[in-house]
Amino acid sequence: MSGNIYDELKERGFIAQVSDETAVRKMLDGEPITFYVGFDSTASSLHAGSLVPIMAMVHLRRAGHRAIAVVGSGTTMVGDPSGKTEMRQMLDETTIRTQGQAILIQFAHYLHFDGTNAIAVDNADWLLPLNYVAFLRDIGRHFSVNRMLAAEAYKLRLEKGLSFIEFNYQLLQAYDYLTLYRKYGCTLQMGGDDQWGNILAGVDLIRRVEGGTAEALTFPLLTTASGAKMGKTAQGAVWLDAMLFSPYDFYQYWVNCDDRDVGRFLKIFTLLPLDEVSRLESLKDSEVNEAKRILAFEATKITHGEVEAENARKATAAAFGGKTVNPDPAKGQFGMGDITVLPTTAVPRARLEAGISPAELFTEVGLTPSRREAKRLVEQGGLYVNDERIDTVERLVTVKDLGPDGGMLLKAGKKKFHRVVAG
RNA sequence: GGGCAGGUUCCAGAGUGGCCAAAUGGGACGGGCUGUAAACCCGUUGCGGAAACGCUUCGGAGGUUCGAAUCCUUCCCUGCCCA
Repeated sequence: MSGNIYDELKERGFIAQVSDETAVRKMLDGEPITFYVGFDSTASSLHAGSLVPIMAMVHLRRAGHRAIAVVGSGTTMVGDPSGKTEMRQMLDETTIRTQGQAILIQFAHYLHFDGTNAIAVDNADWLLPLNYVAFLRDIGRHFSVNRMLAAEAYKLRLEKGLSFIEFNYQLLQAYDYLTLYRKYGCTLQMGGDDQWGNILAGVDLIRRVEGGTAEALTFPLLTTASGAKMGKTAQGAVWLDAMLFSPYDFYQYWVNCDDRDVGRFLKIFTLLPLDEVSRLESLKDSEVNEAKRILAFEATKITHGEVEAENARKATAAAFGGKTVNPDPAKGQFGMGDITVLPTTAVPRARLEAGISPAELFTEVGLTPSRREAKRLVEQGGLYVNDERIDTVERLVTVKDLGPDGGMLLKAGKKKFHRVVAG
């Protein structure tokens, strides 16, 4: 694959648009270049959607190119209106900076920042000290309002309202690119496809100000086959931070993906070789579950490490039953799972002896959001203790439900599990 | 700054003094069928309560009324037109 990284990215589905395909292919397949990707600091953690650029960076880094990860504390203070229906809530500087730092720390899981081949910077460092009038004269004059207003990315906002602060966002991102071009010789910026306009603005700016050539590459904005945004669940984002979204849930997110998404996801979210991916992709019917398990394991391994991935795999095997007698790990089959690695809560023995109402217990361990909801689920037959359906809200959960291993398995619906032990 | 139209439950969007915890659609959730998939069918979808029933919600704060999402005052916010 060496010397052919551009085509590998393309084949894996990382490329939506490129400024000049021939030029970019030549750049990436030749001597090391410097590229950058920017990330918002709107939250203290990245989420599954950010994995697309992260994985692309990993691929390019492996191919020997120099990576710059830019945390956009400066730009986040302004807010990007591209493709958004409304203005984001304004965050204060301290919050944004703190979140930016958290993101950089998280980033170190994927790229080793040695300061030479992989660099982490925050654009607040050069954006915040800018002088307004000087900036308008040096940078602002290169931007055409007419052209900006015509951009597809602002169309929605021209109907619903666009504030001046947001209108400036593109200039700042373009200035970022110019800064990195000057300071590090950065000649490729990558980002989500919604960033196309912003990235091109930087390419233009570099040409106008420096007479230099720089390129743009965007990743497709992935949606699931059912049309949902990648990395979002009904409960919220699929965070990469284990504290916000457990490795077990992360693993589940991938196992639960739509059949139609498995191939695409394997190519983008794992580092498995393409021939292995095409083998997994060709699996039919229930066999695709094998591919999903591998996808889930590999993706979890990259973000949370092998130990956590293994635990999530075991917990899953326990919860969903190990039906395979002679497991073959090479096929994504594993033996009986280890139930103790499921999320567990200890409940005082005395309370279990007295008996706890299911509504109270399920809500306490977080399987249901409220007692009211738990009761509703009981009425609908959606709550189980040790795989036995609870058919009345008066059925108390007691010490008798504890199994030989000293624990019991609570289940809400078919997929949400929680273990309870006496403690 | 002036004129007009708006701010309703996760979203869209009805409701315009009691029949409103609030129509309808989407989403989500549960059950059935399955393969922890899709499609489809049925049901649920503010909180507390075993239940009876109670409590909190319709941009914020006050007020009128036996009773307000609905009327009044004021404030905040958004869009459109004019400047």
